[in-house]
Amino acid sequence: MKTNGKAAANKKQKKDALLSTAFELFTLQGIQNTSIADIAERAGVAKGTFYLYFKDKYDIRNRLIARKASALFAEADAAVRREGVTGLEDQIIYIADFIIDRFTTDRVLLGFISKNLSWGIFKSQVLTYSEDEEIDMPGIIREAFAASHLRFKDPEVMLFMITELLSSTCYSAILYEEPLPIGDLKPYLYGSIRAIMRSMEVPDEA
Amino acid sequence: MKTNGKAAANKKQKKDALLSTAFELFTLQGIQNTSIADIAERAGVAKGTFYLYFKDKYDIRNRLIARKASALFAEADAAVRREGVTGLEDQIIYIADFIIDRFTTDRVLLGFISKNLSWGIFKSQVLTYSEDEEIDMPGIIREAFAASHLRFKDPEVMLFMITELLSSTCYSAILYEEPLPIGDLKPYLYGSIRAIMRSMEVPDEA
Amino acid sequence: MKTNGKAAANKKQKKDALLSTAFELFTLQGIQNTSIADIAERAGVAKGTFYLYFKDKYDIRNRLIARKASALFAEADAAVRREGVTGLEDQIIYIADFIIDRFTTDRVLLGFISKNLSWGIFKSQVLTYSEDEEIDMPGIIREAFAASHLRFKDPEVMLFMITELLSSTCYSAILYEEPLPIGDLKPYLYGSIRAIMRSMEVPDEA
Amino acid sequence: MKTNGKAAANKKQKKDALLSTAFELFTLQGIQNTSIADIAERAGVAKGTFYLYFKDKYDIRNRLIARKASALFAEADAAVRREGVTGLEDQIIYIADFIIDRFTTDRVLLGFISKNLSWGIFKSQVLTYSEDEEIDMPGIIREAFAASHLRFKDPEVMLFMITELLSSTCYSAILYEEPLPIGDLKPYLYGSIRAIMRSMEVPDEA
DNA sequence: TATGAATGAGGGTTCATTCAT
DNA sequence: CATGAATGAACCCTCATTCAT
Repeated sequence: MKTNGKAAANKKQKKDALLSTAFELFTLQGIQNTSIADIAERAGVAKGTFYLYFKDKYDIRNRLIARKASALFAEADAAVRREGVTGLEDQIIYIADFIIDRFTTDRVLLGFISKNLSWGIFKSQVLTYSEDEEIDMPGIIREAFAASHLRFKDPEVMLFMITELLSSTCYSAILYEEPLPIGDLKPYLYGSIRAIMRSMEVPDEA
Repeated sequence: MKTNGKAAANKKQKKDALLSTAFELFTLQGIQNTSIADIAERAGVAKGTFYLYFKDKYDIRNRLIARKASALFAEADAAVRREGVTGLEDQIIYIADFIIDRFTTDRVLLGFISKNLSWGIFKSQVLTYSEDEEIDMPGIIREAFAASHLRFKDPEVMLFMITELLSSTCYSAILYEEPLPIGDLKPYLYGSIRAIMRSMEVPDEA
Repeated sequence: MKTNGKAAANKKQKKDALLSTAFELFTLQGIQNTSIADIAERAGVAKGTFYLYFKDKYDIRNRLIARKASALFAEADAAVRREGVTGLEDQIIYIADFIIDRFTTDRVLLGFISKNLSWGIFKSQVLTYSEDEEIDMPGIIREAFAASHLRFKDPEVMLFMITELLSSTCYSAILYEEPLPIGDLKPYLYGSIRAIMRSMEVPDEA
Repeated sequence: MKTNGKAAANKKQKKDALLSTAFELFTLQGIQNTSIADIAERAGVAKGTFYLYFKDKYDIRNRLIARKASALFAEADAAVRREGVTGLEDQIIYIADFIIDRFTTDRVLLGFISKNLSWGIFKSQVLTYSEDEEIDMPGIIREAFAASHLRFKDPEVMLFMITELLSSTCYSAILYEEPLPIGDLKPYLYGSIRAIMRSMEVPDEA
């Protein structure tokens, strides 16, 4: 072992402090208006220390997005299981609804990750950022699709389109109530999601 | 006379020079990396002159987005008429295809406006920015819907969802070929668009 | 006549507009934070026009100080006459009190002229600035001293000292209540003024 | 150890360099005409370094005034002791004379602190600025008054008035010889100071 | 590993002044 | 006389990054 347990724990603690402080400041005052000095000071470490853990401000932002997006999906997934929702279509709607509700109550999270939701989940780069994450998003998805009797032409593409539709419309609806408040938009949105799924469904070969 | 013709023309010329230079630099090197000094210098005016016409960098960016988005839609609309495309669904698909093709060949435009496409077209603020624009987007849309025998639950919401789906998916597909190259994504995307439309269609009352 | 009446009146009007606007802005937001553009715009004239009447911001400020200081003294003098205050010492105390009361209710005036009170009244440069003023301060003072049976070693110096003492102490007392609120300072101040006068009094030779 | 000795000494040196350079430039060319860039460059540090030690130009000015005013008084006080001047009235006149003489030979100092002399000595804010100063002005004054058999109604107010009278009159007399050259003004001024003191004296209760 | 003083390029913005109209 | 668009020098201040300790 290269580093003993104590030192490693200390390192992890510093890194976590920087990450959570960065998230706090990014959402509180915007990324542009947050300096590395701000983050370091509030995290209780020296400015130079920041560079021991992250390349720059955008490095830490990307890691945060990946982290938060994964966590959000994991929560939604857990809720689906807990509630015993069955049927792939209903499961997906349930997840969408879960995410929208979370965004509605946590606009700070909405502003931070919604525009990068699918990136945070599907994009391959994410892997680079999630060495320390334990959530296997693609695996979970694959499982869910396998468990269903429904078959789709290209499940990943379908999910990508749904995710993009969900995140970009709810951003505008929640924050600006444009073109409708989120409550009014939901039926149309869920209708559209179901429509997309059905348009990509293929008969079960079994 | 408060402003004679010569001076007014001169002003318009300066403003246009600033706008087109800004677009050039924003797309060439990014907004963050473009300074007002850059814009002014390259436009051949003094730095202070910039502030006679625009509040700041984001003011000029917003005006540019509104301008470019309007122009793109106007072009697409003209093409629909020129080609004599009939049927609202086909018209919308045609416009989507037109826009995607344009984005595919002009990635610089894609990077600049795709994330703000629906904003550039629907949002009310736009009006503030388009004193000098002559395109009446909402009017054109209303007309097209009136001319069709199809009726929709909430046409504006439907268009908003389609626009968001289109712009956010094609950004990823064109620039990163994720989750598929744009050519492969198209059939799914158009299928989804048609599905959304049909899900929001209501029987013609006539 | 070089200028006809109408044009001359127009000029005077513009100049007055600039003067009063400048005073308003100087006192409202400070001289440093007031630009010539501000003054011109709010006065309803073009920026270039400012330079037809004044050399720069400090030119207009000096003219204003002279104007306001003269006017204040003239008012105090008129009040002395109206009230029929007799006796030079009492007259001077009355004037001091009048000025302090004015400063107390009009802190904006205090901030603007108190530090330049004696300059505004005695300094020779003033003459340059008061072509258009009609108040002959030195003349009024000379008269008052002649009318009194008291004689002083050097009346002008005495007045200068009193004016400086008055203006510099009341600035601090009124604005910051340091070292005492103006109400509490008054007895000491008037006592000191009387003490100074008596220390410079010489027996009447008559 | 958070800061080792070497680094601390280096810091103090930089701060002092900035302070003395600022004083030099402020007096040489005026505060308005001195930019922070000027100060930093001439002090041999980078522009950004200025902001490590001072908030802005007015921060450094205030600290300088407090510093210089304190030092001047301390010198005058030392001279009083050295010369063995006795009697509170004579001591104060001696200090006044010392200060005037210093101002006469050092007009640069006059221009810089005279208008803020009492502020520099009495105002409570000063304390904020003088963490690194060792002169306890209020303490020295209290002692001197206690040592005297004279008693005054309100010693601090008296000193405040004397200081204001002294500084505002000598500014005009030294720089512009208005209304009299300082040499000719002195007798009147000292006479006035003594008059003020006597007017505020109360019989010793002992 | 950790620090934090020092850097200095570079950004946005203001504004007195000019001058062609 | 009057205008106001244009100028461009100058300013303040921030901040990512380095490096000696």
